[in-house]
Amino acid sequence: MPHAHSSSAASSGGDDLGSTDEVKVFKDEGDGEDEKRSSENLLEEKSSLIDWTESEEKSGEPYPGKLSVKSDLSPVFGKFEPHPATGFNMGYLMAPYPYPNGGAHPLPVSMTGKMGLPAGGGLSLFCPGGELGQPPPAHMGIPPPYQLDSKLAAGLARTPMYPFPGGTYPYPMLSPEMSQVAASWHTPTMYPISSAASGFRSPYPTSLPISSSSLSSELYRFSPTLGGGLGLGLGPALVPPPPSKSDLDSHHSRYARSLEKGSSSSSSDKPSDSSANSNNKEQNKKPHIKKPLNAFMLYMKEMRAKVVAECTLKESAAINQILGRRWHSLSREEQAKYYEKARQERQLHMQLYPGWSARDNYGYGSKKKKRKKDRSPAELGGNNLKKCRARYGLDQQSQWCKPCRRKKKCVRYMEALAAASGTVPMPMATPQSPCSEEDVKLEEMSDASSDGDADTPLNSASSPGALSALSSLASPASEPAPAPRHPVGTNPRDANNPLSVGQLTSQSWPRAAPRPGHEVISVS
DNA sequence: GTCCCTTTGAAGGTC
DNA sequence: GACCTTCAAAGGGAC
Repeated sequence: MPHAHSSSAASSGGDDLGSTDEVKVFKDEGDGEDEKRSSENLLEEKSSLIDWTESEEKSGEPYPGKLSVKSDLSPVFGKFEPHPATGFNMGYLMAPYPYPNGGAHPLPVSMTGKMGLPAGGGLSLFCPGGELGQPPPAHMGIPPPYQLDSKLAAGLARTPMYPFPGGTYPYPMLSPEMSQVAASWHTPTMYPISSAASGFRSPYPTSLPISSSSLSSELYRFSPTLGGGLGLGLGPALVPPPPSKSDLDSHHSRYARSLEKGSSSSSSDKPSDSSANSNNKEQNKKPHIKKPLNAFMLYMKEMRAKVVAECTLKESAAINQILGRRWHSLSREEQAKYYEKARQERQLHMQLYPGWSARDNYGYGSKKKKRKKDRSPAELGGNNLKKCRARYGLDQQSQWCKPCRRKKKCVRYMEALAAASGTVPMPMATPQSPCSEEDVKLEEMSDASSDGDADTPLNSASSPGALSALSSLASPASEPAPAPRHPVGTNPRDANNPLSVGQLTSQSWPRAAPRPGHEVISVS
């Protein structure tokens, strides 16, 4: 793999932002090539993802040397084009990050127009099998026997569940046409411009053709003007849709409303005039600059509508659970796209708000924060480690992994090792309508929340029943914990220990159910 | 009206 | 370094 980066990467000052980006889903790399690759170091994999991007940014050609298929230069960022045969691994066929302006500017162009994907295109194909019947990752080369059934097709063809004002998609394509649409919104930044009084310097570099008048609301992280002025597409998180109901309901939107009342732009640092709450005033003195979305958030934002459309579920909590499992079912490349988008968003965020820190937002939802703080340790995940140790009689050195929300070895991993040593067949998902299946499960879990085994590591979250129900979707309760996707000793992230127990991290632990085709774990 | 739920990831803080 | 905590989005549900 060409390493086009190096010291020059520092010029951006933010390339290392992606250093923590990792694709945390390991696929069943059963073919010979992937077996070879499995011996590679995780860091190499990780850096490769970054290299792709950095090379792209520098050369203007996405993933040079990595993907042979060149961008179609579609203005639609991240546009997926279904593979003619499989309709699934289209992710490889598209240059993930063609800059809509055709240039090589690295500023975020993420998530433009994914919502506008045609039915059957791209990510929608995760749906037929759903999280239970996930097709294998594209790179596995297994012809996915998935086709859009009529039900799904109907679901995809239906009117969007969450229509957007003006009939526009929430995420502007930033094609010329859509740029005009976006311009018609003239959406101010979601990160309100700060003033000197705010303690932040002007968030927009003077080089950016941003007029303060266009930045009147925090509802828009970044003004399309930014993208338009630079000829760039903007990420959906950076260019969110016009205010939705939830926007207006959320506490963030409360702030947004206060901004709208108080001013239209650069005076956003003013406290809300209408607010009688001094605390709010204090809070509003400093514009609330939202965190850049991480990869999963970007994915969620993009896929939520689809899941909602395909399922009868409406509760975001349930939807998020589905999305969480779908996220783990994404191929490495698919996830990489979102990690890259997130990296770009962080990069742009850092450029716009050099002084901003995630800490600045701590306590923004003060009540919520206090309430969480007031919770007993048992209610929080923080005590799960102790609970897990107690439950399984682990010594104090024992740690757990991702299912337990902690890293390193845990009882589940030990169980997985034991299972793997006996070449245990992995549970097969039933290829059926995942949504209807999950509807049942999710309904059950809401009823069974009190029956959930709160001490089970996997159930250590705040809704034990819910997690256990979903867990049962992934694998029957009687089944042992899912074995690592990499046979023992072949995990590419095992740098030292052949068994790699101590090396197992959240990155190497698959929470999602094994996909069909992953039936057997063989141990060498 | 407000908060919870639920997910993953990022980041800051604590020990 | 490991762990903990908070926040980011979303919207129905609970209070």
